[in-house]
Amino acid sequence: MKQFIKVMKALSDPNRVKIMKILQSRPLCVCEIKEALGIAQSTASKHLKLLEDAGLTRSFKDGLWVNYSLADGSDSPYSANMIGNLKHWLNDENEVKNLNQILPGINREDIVGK
Amino acid sequence: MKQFIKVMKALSDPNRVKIMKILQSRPLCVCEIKEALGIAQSTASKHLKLLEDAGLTRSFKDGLWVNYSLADGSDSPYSANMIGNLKHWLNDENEVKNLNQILPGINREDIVGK
DNA sequence: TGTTTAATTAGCTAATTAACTAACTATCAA
DNA sequence: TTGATAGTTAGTTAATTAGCTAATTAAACA
Repeated sequence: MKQFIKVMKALSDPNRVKIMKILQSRPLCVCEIKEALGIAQSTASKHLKLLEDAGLTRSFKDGLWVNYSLADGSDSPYSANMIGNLKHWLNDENEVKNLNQILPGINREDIVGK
Repeated sequence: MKQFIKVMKALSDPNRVKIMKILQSRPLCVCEIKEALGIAQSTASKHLKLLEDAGLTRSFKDGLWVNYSLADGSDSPYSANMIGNLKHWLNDENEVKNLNQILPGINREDIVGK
């Protein structure tokens, strides 16, 4: 039950759902995610931790950067199901379409200062 | 997006998930649900309102009673998916097994007083 | 070694939420 | 039409959470 609740809670915040949607395009570092969503970096980091705890994303360090990507769903049937369904869900939402539009222009190299 | 978030939020509380699980056995009135979960009637009523708003349950009045049952999923693909998957998910959980065990002994006629 | 940069953690605030009791509404039956 | 019963709504409280800024950690490099 706990694992199921974790997945539902993780996906009941719009910003976390948006993170799931942009990670469908490509792996992203925290600073690219904060940039795309327009939130503080620490906030993005917290959201990512929650998603990872729910088995929805995974991360690996690359020097100074931490790259986040979608998990493979091996964590639980609940995460597997949601990762899969979210690939075709919500694509028509304006919030999601806008994100997909700006995403190609967002690059870790271009994100200067803080 | 809003509709999706509603469904996720509705299912991110253990008591509401339990309600979904016991409604798989049969339609229930509010007093039977509060009895099964051991919560105040007003609390059960609020949970049921939330589930219904998310398109996960529906209700109809029968005299003094209000019967709640699972929705048919026509509300959204998200509710449809969750209603369907919850039928085979969580059946091995002790919390759910216990509920299924006591449920046959819970009857609106036997629930005296408040 | 010390500085810069990316991410995380700590600490705070405002908003949301789950629980309860109490008050109210609605239906049925004396 | 009065009383009893089922459910909902109002109001309160304690806990959780999403957001921020500031402080800390960790890696790369001058």
